[in-house]
Amino acid sequence: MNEGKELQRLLGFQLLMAELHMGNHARAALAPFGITPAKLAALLIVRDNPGCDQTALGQALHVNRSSAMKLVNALTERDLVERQPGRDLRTNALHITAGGRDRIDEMVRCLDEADQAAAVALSTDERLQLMALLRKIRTVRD
Amino acid sequence: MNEGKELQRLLGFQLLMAELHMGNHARAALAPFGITPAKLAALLIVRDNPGCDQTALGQALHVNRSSAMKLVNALTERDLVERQPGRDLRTNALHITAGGRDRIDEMVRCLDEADQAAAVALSTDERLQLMALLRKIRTVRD
DNA sequence: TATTGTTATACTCTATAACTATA
DNA sequence: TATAGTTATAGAGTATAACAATA
Repeated sequence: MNEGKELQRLLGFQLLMAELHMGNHARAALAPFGITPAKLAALLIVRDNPGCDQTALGQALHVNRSSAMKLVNALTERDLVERQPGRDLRTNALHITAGGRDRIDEMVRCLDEADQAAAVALSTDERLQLMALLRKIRTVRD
Repeated sequence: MNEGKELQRLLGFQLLMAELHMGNHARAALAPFGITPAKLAALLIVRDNPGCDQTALGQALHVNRSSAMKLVNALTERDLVERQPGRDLRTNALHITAGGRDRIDEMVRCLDEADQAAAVALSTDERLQLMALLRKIRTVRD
């Protein structure tokens, strides 16, 4: 099958295909933990921003309040995150649980392995270059 | 909000975020045509591989037969693609329609514009470098 | 009035499994 | 037996709109 020169030329398409490739590896690596890459990303953000609220978490992940709530529900059901009283009575302060702390390092280690394996075609330099370029794309405001 | 050093370091996460950014631009640009980036990709593949069947289309897009059929249904409903008799009685030969040919160029032009606009932070060189690295990731077999 | 969390609902995308007709 | 298409169904993931409590 011929991908066609238009698709070859479109950055968005190449990005989508690469994301699919990496995402499949990542999902497979995290499946034994009953968690997805997006949920682990949410857990890491909660750990690194203790006391943050659901709306802020959603903004960091580019999903809305309602979707953020479902992510938090999934993480609390697995005893990885807790909702504690927030800065006012409307707001939840999100915190990683002790159990979450116990398990997060191995999850990250597995994800890291999958990440490296999926991009094994790249040298260390190329990998760093690619990360820098991907970050640079997002410097433009939406 | 602090993304945290683990997320910063994971290629898969940076890829996901960049894909989201580009994808949002692309979806907005194609919305007036009633089509999504994935469907336009399918249409381009059909155009560039006339007579291909649904299973092959699915493989090119990394979705299964059933999902490929739904893509083809959507494209035929919009009179962009036709199912013609294939190499045997089980198989469809997919072809772009005359109407599809009439409309595809403007769709690609709009997608192209959105693609460029979303990655405006990159120089021409950086863009080419990024595309080469993204393609290289996928050279490893799954 | 605006914001936070929540609920209900719906839509898109995708996968699995089973069916049919062909090979 | 294997393959191509199809159908029915289910599961993620996300969005919108409306509501209650609070600011």
